[in-house]
Amino acid sequence: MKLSSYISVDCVVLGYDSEQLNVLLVERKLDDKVNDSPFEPDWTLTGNHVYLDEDIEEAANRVLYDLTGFSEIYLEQFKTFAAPDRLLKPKDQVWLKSIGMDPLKRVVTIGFFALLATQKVSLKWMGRNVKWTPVKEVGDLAFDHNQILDSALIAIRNKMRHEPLGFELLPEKFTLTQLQQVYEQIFDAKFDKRNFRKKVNRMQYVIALDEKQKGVPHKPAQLYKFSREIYEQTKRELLEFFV
Amino acid sequence: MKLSSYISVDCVVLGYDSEQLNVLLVERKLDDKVNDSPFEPDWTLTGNHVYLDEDIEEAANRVLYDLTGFSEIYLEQFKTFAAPDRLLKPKDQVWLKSIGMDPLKRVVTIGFFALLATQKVSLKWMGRNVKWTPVKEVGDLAFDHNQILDSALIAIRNKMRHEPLGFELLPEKFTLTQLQQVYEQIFDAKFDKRNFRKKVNRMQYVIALDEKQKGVPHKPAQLYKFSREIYEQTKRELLEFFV
DNA sequence: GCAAAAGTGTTTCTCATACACCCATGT
DNA sequence: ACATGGGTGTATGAGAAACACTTTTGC
Repeated sequence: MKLSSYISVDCVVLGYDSEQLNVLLVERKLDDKVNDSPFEPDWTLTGNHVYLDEDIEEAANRVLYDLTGFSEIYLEQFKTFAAPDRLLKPKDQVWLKSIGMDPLKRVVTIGFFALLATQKVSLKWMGRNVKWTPVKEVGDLAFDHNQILDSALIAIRNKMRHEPLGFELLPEKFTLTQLQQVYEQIFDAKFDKRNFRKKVNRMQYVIALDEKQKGVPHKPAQLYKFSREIYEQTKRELLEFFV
Repeated sequence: MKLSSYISVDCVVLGYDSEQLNVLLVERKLDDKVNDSPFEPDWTLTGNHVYLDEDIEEAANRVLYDLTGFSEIYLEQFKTFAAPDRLLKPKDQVWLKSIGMDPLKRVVTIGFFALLATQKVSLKWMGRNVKWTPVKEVGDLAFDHNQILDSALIAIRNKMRHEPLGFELLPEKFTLTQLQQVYEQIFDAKFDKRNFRKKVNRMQYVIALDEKQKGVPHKPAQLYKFSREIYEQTKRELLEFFV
C-alpha cells in the first residue's frame, strides 16, 4: 500500500545570548479539553504543519516569522523523520486527536535548524508559552524531539567546519571573545585564545571596526563585523578530505 | 489546510567501476497505455513509494535490494524535496495518472545516496531498463531528478571530507591509484601521486595486504584494504573549523 | 588599587605543496 | 625492447599547538 501522510516541519531554533547557546521550546498543552485524562504540559521544538500551497522552506520560515516577527533568519533543512511509530506514544496520540488529526495516520516531519542572535528578536506570545532553554539543560521533550535536536546539533557542527555559520549566532558587531565562545559551545571544546586570534586574523572577512565595547568593567574589547562579500571572494576551494 | 501527501524515496546510487563514477538510472515508461498521447521514455533515478508500515530507510533499502539483490549497501538520507509544483510537468502528470495516483496530490520525496563498487552487484532486470551512466554524461532526467542528483553530489562531497566514504566505492581489495581516482572524481580535481600516498600512509586504517595485482601489463600494484575497526579507534576528534 | 577580561609573541612540529626518475610486468 | 602504470624522497612554507604576562577599564 502506498503511504499517504501528514507533512510537518520542526525547527531547532538556536540562539546565542552572549553567554550560552539556547534552543527555543514551546509548551505543549491541550487546546481544549477533548478528554478527561490529565495531560501534563511538556515541551516541544517549534513546528507546524505544511499548508497545501506551501513548500517546506516556506513553512519553516512561517514558523520562525510567527514566533519572532523576523524573516531574515538563517535556516536550513537537515533531516527528515518518518518512522511509522514516531507519534504513537499515548500522550502524542491524545494530542493528535485534540487537534483533529487522525492519530493513526503517519506524520512525516522535515527538520530544520535556525541560527540567530537572541538580541535580534523578541519572542511573540502566540497564545503559548515559549522559552529559551540552554541546550545543555534540555530535558525530555515531547514526540521524538530529543532525537531531532540531537541530529540538528550534529548537522550544525558538521556544517560549521566549512562554512562561516558562527556569525549567524552573533549580533552585527561582536568581540573576538564572543566569536570564540560560539565555536567553543558548538564544538563543546576549549580553544587557546592566542591561537584562535591568530586564526581569525587570517580570515580577511572578519573586519575590525573603529569601535570598542563601552561600559564594561574591564579593558573594552575591539568590535568586529563579518563581511559575507569578502568571504565569498576569498574563500578557498577546499579539496581536502578526511584525516 | 493541512497537507496530506504521498511519500516516496529516491536513491542516487553511485557506483565506481575502476574507471569512472556512474549513477544508476531507470527508464520511465508507461506501464500500460492509459492514454493515447505519445510518451517518449526518459530516465529517472531509482525510487519508489514508501509502504504503509515502512520507515523511509527501509524503503530505500528495499529499492536497492530489488535492483541489486544486495543489502549491505552504504546508504544515507541527504535531503527532502517537497515543492508543491515538483511533479506538475505534463509528462509527470501523465505518468502519475498511469500508475493510479492522484496527480494533484503532492509527492514528497526523501533523497538518499548510496555508494557501491559496481563489481559487487549485478543489476536485476525487474521488468524495466536499468543502466549505469557516467555522472558527467547524465542528460535531462525526468521529474526533478537532475536537481536531486546535484544535491546528492554536493552532500557526498561534504561528507567525504570527514568520513572515509571513499572506500564504499571500492572493492574489498584495492590499489592506491584506485583510491586516488575515487577522490579525484568525487572532488573533480587532480591530486599529486606522491603527496596522496604520503597522506594515505598516515592513515593506519588503510592496510597493505600480502598481495599484488595480477595479469596487468605493467608493474603490479600493491593491494590494500580498509579497516573500519582501526578507523573507529584511531580517528581524531576534529575540532577544527573553517579556514 | 583591585577585579576583570583584553590583548599579545615565540618555539616546535606536523603537514601541504611542488617536483622527476627508476621499477616490474606483459606482450 | 618497449609500453604501461607503480612506486619513491627532499626541500620549503604555512599553520597547529603549547604556553604567561601586561594593559585598560569601572568601581
